[in-house]
Amino acid sequence: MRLATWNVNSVKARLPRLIDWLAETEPDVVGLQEIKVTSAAFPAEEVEALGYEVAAHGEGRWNGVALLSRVGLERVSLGFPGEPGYEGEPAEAMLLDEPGLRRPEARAVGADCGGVRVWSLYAPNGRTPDSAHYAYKLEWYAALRTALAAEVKDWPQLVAYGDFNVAPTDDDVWDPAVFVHSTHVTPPERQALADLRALGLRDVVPAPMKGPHPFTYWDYRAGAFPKDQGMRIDLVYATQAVADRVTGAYVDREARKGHGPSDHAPIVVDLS
DNA sequence: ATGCCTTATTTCATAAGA
Repeated sequence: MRLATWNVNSVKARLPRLIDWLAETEPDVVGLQEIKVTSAAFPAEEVEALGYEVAAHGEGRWNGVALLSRVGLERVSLGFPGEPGYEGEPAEAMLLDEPGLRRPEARAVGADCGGVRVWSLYAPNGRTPDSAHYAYKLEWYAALRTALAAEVKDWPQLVAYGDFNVAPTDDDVWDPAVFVHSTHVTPPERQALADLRALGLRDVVPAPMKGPHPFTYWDYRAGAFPKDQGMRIDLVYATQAVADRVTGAYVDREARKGHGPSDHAPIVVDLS
């Protein structure tokens, strides 16, 4: 069974590339992040034509996740129990219809696919360490940990993958000095990942196609990709039972090349 | 060449991304 995860940075803008990539790569289960469309506007027909069932959890302009599966798609969960919402910085909260409302965003979708419980996740960015968004990021991780603690008890075969928006170690950013005082590398964020691993989840580190680092994200600006100035922030966390089945895993940097790529590359994981 | 930002939207400017 072949699993994949990919932050596509708009499924509408990426649809031709996504369709080509699915046909070439032939994954059985795909987690998508940042689809940036409502659930209803997801291009399901185009994906279904390739033999996939679709579970889309989108809200429009921002965020949004989906699962594609050609090995079954059952017990779909849109979001997870206790998932917090975001009420914004004070200036943003003033613009809400109902100030104080913390509506969950579309950042998690789970389903049973071919005997594996799969979660496609898109963690909040955090913006800056002193922002309300950063506090929200940590709250979201705490709630995710509680939800996954319950899930792994019911599903020994579980994969939680996607855009975690945290680089686990300094080796996972191209230059640690550049990220001082930035999100994605702070001790509390890294502790949030460690708390997930403490549930028994293993970090399935993919092989890079080129160079020493399995980066999965490169900024669009300043030629970051050809200079390999990247980050490993897309992660595959798997229970031991799934990790024991891994026969290979790689970052598909080919998908980051050429005209109109996402700023993230897909990760592909093969299971026996 | 892998090549110097991209996306969606209350659009020609802005906010967000990481």
